[in-house]
Amino acid sequence: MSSGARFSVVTIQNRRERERAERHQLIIDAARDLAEAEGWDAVTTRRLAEKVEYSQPVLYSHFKGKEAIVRAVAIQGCGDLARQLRKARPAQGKSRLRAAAEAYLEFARERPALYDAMFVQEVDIPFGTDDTPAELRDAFGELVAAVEPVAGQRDLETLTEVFWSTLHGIATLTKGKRLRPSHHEARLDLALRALSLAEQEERS
Amino acid sequence: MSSGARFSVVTIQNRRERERAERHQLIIDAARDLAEAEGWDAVTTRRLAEKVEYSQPVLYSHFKGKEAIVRAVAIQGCGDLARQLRKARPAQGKSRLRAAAEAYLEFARERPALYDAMFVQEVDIPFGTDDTPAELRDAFGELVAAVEPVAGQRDLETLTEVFWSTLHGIATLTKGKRLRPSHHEARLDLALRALSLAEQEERS
DNA sequence: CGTGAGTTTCTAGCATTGCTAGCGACAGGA
DNA sequence: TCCTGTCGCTAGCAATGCTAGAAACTCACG
Repeated sequence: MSSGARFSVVTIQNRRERERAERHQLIIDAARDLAEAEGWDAVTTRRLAEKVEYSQPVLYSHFKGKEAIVRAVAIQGCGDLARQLRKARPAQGKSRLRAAAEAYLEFARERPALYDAMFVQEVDIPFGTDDTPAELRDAFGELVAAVEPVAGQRDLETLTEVFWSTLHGIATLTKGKRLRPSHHEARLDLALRALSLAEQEERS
Repeated sequence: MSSGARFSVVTIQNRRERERAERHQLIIDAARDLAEAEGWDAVTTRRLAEKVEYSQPVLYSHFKGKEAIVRAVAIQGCGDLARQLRKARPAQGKSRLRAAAEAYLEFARERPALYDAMFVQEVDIPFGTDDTPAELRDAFGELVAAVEPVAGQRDLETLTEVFWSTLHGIATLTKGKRLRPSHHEARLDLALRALSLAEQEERS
């Protein structure tokens, strides 16, 4: 019976860990939803606790602090972005670079709070190191794949960083109302042509 | 005598207005200095009041709220940026585009808190409208002047927005440790060549 | 069927934040 | 010399992130 008891203990622990993991995800989802609905200023520990129907200290048993919650949201957001970019791959008609650019900017426009957590707020996520979360690597990998056809002789990863920087600049300056909304298409055209044409030049 | 008295009143009011304006600027300078020294999180109304040697409510007699102070810092920061860009104009050797890009990125790197207030935080400054502060127009004008030699057939203002977006993206992603620091030069080379070469292509 | 140990969750509170009401002091005109 | 209006300060409010310590619950054991 001792083995039976031990087994039952283990299984109970499993259940607890599972419930704990579910609650962990519940907190992340609630934080993201609240941020997307009312902005990150509305994401206070009190409102978040109320939304998940637990008291504040429970949040701190899962995350070191509020910033850790934002970080978790950001990392999962990178997974979302990677998926959205991958879905935009098989765009017939337009170039792969353009498809990726449009998908990226649509993500930034449609989910501004999430984008903010991912790339604007100072969340201190390891980016270049070995323990960079897989979600981030996936998202960047999608950008690399989109740039690859136009890279030519140029260093692929560096060119992708330039591509990403341009997209990020357009996304954030647009959100801050610092660019003329009416010229969105024209800007994207110019940016994409610049990045692509340079390659043709280099080949000749 | 009545005219003398009136004159004296006017002059006293002038002095008061002058002192008030000086204190106004004192607050802005203190906020900027504190932010540059310890980051915007350290800029609390209490610390700021202590630094200017007045009580908190004085701040609110000059500005509607903390956000208005940040906005004032940001606008004056645009003046600083415009001056720095203008100073970088007569760069012999390198192209004007490169000189502007390097000056811009140096500004963002050397004065990160100021740059944050100007272009990252949501400060709600009117950008495209008629009452856009002159400092902003000046700064953008400097970028336009730097882009002009390579614009070719392309729309100058739109191309400048793309140029700015790329610089802004590089600046913010670099600050957030999201780009490989070792490849800074290479990124800038690629970006500038892309923006310039496209023009040659178009001319041919 | 209790009972006690161990874990989990909550109540209550701290220090700090942006902001403001309302009092007191002071200068200038009569 | 008093009166008036401006000016700046003290003191306090509500909200924030976070935490200590009490309370409640779970579950193996007698």
